[in-house]
Amino acid sequence: MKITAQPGARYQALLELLRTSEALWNASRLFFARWDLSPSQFNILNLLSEVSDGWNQVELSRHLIMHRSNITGMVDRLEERGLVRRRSLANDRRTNRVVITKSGLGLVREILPHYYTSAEAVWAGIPEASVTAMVKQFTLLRHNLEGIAPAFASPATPSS
Amino acid sequence: MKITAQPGARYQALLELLRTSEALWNASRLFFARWDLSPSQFNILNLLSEVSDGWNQVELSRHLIMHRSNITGMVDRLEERGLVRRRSLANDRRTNRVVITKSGLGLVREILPHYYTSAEAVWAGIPEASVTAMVKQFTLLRHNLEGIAPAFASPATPSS
DNA sequence: CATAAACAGTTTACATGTAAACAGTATTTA
DNA sequence: TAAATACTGTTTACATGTAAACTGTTTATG
Repeated sequence: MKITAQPGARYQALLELLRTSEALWNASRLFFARWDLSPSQFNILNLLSEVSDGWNQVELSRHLIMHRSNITGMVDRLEERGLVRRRSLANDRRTNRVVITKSGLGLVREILPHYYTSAEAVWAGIPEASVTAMVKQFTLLRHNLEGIAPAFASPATPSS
Repeated sequence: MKITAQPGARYQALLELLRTSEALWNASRLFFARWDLSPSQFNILNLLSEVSDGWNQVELSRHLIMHRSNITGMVDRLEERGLVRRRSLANDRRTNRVVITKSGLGLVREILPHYYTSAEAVWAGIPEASVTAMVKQFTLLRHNLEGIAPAFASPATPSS
């Protein structure tokens, strides 16, 4: 079919970005499967491993750029496996703090070195300067996306 | 917490890539919502608009890097809206060809110019040479991912 | 031909994502 | 204090993704 506007290299480049991101996500799914975790589950554990007092679920949803309602089930499944724990608060019965357990912390510490090693390997053959340049361009792309679609493009809190 | 290996810029850069891709996907969801389509639905229509005789569902799943089983429901919903049609074949009763309807083709042709315009706008402020360099690096990243996780990292056919 | 193997699509089960409505709790404000 | 408002987490409905099992059909092979 004939196309009115010219697709051009920039449109193709966006598709390349999406494909690369998908390949990366798929690789990480395989990677974390060794420990019977999904990438999202690891992200939660990793986040919680960095703080001493955990987060409540709204805070988690903000860090993970994910709706509140998803957190419920994900924390449920992690809690069933004893990797995290919901700790209720005396002064606010609406909320609770999700904290990582010793078991969960041990798992994260076991995985992280492998994770970082693999992450470095993914960039093999790409010089440091190029990596830095790409990161700058990613930032600019997200800035442009905000201008185009203010409500959704930015990785801000999905509200409601 | 203390981390054994050094995270470094390259690990952060992978996260930036994932965040950018997510922002792009979210923006495109908002974009296509104007026509009551999901990005995935548009991808199917766009693919089908480029061929005269449609694709069968396995071919679609390969182009869309998506499992066979997902195609069923997506084509169902597009068919209900009269945007595509399943055409059965006399010589092979296992399969059918999914073809775009006049209505579907009209919708794609209405959307595409807007789509390309927006795609160009996303790259505002990034010179052509940088775009080209990024695409090369995306290709290398995917190549590296294949080496690390042969079965999943490549955007090949999800089999089974 | 008859059996085995491969193939296409569907169905099922489940994880994960969006979005909206809801209940319970806390805070603001009139 | 009482009512309105905001906040937190859950539930529901549904789209979309992975994975495996299943049916029916075709092809390969003995």
